[in-house]
Amino acid sequence: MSRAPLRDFSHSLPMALLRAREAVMSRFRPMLRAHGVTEQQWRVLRALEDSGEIEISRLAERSFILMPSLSRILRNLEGRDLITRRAAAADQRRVLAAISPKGLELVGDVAPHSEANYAAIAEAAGEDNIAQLYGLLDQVTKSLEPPSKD
Amino acid sequence: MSRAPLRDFSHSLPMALLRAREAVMSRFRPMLRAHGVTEQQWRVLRALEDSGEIEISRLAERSFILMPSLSRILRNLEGRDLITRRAAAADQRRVLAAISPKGLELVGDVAPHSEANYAAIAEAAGEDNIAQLYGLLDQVTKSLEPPSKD
DNA sequence: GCCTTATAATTAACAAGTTAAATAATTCGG
DNA sequence: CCGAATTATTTAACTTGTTAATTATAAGGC
Repeated sequence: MSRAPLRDFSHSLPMALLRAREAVMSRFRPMLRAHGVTEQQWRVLRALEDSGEIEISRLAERSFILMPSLSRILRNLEGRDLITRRAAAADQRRVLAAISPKGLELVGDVAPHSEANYAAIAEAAGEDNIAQLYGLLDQVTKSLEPPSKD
Repeated sequence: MSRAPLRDFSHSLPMALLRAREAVMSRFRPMLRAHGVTEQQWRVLRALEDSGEIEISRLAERSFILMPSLSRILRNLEGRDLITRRAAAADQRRVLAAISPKGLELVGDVAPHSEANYAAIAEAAGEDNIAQLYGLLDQVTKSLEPPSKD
């Protein structure tokens, strides 16, 4: 007899997470695209609106985007005058990013659609299920993250 | 008073799913990299081992990779002699892919490490939590997918 | 004050995600 | 049969993910 096959292919945790994420994002992407931003650009703009002017290392943490990607995204957004960048006075290595008036305007335009999508998703999936899912995701994520670096 | 801010930035479902997925994948990527395959290449090889020779459209569904990406991945894997491709006899439009002996050997080498990682993850996060998470992800995914196309 | 080391950000190089367009083979109506 | 519509795959163009290397500034030891 042959050795036991690997776990059934359709039941891998990364795939299940990917599928769920895609099910959600497929409801957002067309709307974001219609406003001229990608999912990641939107995350950055939202994070900047939320935080105010901020070091880009922290922005990377908050938007969950790696520095090399963020660097390119900021170059793009800066080129479209949706954000500003400047070196920190105290430490010239650090760069501070902030959302611009034009960026704020865009966020204002997109936000209602985003909210409507969230509401539709919550209704389709059930608010309780979503809440429970948040809880589990958070728990599992924390239990898998390295014991922290301090 | 200002309008209610968007949902707290750190609590978006796509971000939570992304974080969880990253927490899991960060335990796999270094091992896969050590064997010379990316996460997606590994998904394709596993799917091919599981299915036998298969149309690449179906392979795309099973591995949850879009056709344009899959096309590039297959070109790469074929170039390394890890898979084979041939046109279907009955319909020359269709392409059939299959894993090669060399590909099978690679899967055989990597599989034990993969299994060990899954076991470690299950232990760290708790088997019950993982099982519950699978269930919820599946449920939410299904409820968000379009009413199906037939 | 130098020289080494550390830190922040960017760039490089390659793989993959996303949408649209192009190619090629098949099916179908007449 | 033949040309229009369909279907399967690939290519194109742009953006992002991933790891490693590079650049620029700051901090520390001597």
